[in-house]
Amino acid sequence: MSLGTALDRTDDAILRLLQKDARLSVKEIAAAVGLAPSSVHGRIRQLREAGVLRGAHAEVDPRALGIGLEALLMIGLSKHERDTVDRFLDDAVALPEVRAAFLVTGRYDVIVHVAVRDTQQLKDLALDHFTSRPAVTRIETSIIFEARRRHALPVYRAAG
Amino acid sequence: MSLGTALDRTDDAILRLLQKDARLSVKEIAAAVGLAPSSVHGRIRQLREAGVLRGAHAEVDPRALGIGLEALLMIGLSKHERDTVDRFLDDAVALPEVRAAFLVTGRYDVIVHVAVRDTQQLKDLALDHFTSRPAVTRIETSIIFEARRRHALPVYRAAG
DNA sequence: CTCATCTTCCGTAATCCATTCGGTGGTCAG
DNA sequence: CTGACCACCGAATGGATTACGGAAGATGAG
Repeated sequence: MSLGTALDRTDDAILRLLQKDARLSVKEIAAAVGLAPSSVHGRIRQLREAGVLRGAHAEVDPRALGIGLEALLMIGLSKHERDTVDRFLDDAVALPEVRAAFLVTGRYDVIVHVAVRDTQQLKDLALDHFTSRPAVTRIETSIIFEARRRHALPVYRAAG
Repeated sequence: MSLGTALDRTDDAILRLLQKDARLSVKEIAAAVGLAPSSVHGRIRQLREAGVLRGAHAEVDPRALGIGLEALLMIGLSKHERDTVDRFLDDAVALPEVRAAFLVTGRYDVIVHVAVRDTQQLKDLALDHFTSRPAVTRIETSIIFEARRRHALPVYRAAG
């Protein structure tokens, strides 16, 4: 199940740096971790081939795109069969307004993070694409006042 | 309030491409949007200076880091004063296990997305850093079975 | 209509970087 | 000791990023 090669501390450091800023040059990373650029390049290539490094995504200011409101839709489903749930998640994430969709345990079944222009669009989105679905039993809407993120994941080393 | 320069369709396209893959070369983007590389470079530089493009972050496979479990902690607070809330969010996002923290309306006040090794660590994290806080009135834990993301934000153009 | 001005784009050239390759030292098994 | 293996390094090169000067089109005043 696990990947072929275990990560050492240098790999961890490289991953940490690239999660903070994917535009760092190999040279800069090399200086930070104390290796030659060619060595760092080899490690990054291996991490990519092993599927550990999956890509990079630019971060854009939501307000510059006209996004004035983000919200979490907390949704209960009537049917919990795999097909129903998978289909629901597929359809949700296909909507451009949807940033993320989580299948979860607890009081709700699915939590959907959406980014819209204003409350009007939020209402339309909820009514047209979620409330109207037969599988949906209820929705609670939580408007996001503030969001803070950490881009670097924690590292739990395999061998302790 | 708004930024000095409005975005046109070419800017939208550039931002969309970079959100999908921040490692795209200027040359590739230029070919995709039908401009010369130097022109695309100028636009990207302007977008960066205007604060629209905020940076880029590498995506890493959580399982490669030993992350076996992610969860959403849905938290109610007793006090809703600015200082209490800000402090709570600051402290939450300072924990390495925390990926994101949202201040929201609705049944809960704060929703925290965490990434841990296993249920044991989730229990310790919840009890040591959340349940034990005086401002916290209750916590509901939702384990994430599946997460789907869309890395490109929608664009709502200012002029319609 | 005409001129001035501003904006956007392009082509070119210089610089910088990513990437590859051959070589070296260190480690471990036999 | 000897050989294989592994990670790293340093140099070379191919390609990209980046800066610069000029051309083309849009806009507005006279």
